[in-house]
Amino acid sequence: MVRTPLTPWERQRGERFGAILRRARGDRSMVEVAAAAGVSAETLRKIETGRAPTPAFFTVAALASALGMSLDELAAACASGAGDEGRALSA
Amino acid sequence: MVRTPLTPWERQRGERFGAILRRARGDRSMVEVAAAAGVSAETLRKIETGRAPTPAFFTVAALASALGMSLDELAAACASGAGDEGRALSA
DNA sequence: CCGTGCCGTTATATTAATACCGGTATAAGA
DNA sequence: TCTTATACCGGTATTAATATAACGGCACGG
Repeated sequence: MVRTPLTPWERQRGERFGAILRRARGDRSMVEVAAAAGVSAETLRKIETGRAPTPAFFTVAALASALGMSLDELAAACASGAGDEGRALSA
Repeated sequence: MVRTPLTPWERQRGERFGAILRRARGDRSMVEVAAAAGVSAETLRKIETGRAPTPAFFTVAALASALGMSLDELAAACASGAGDEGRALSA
């Protein structure tokens, strides 16, 4: 009953996700993008650094809108590259 | 202070969001779609009924994939119908 | 009539997301 | 040098997401 703790694979996915957002942000400041998306700068920072590996959907949607990105390409980008190889061994 | 409670507007958005997913599910069962997406049926139910108004991004991505929907159109669909006031997203 | 199974719901438990605060470091500018 | 702005980090507080478990409804078959 218990909200399974995030797996290492999920955390790595979060890191890739954050890296993608950081690249997309370019030279714009965190506070500017965060304000444009309507989220706090701390939240954006945690997402970018991978410390919030599974952010809320609408948070991501707002950030993608502020960054001019497609949600589908965003999901595809962080899924590719680790979708199947990193989580094979669990036992 | 911390983690601002969800506004009524956000909850209504969650209800619209869930209704869209429920329509997209059609006559398929909750358990089937949830299993296809890799989430628990209870989670899908809460999202569909609006009791989980701000689901995680990757949860939504998995559900959209299982339902054959685009994330962008999904976000746009639940934004339309309430996006009349200049409203910054949060949470 | 009574199990058996499936589905949706309700209740509970635990983790994680979000926000705020203070502090540190670095670089640019007055 | 001092100030300012940005980014990063740690901790704390509170709410919400998610999973598990238990509950009732509804079919079907014995």
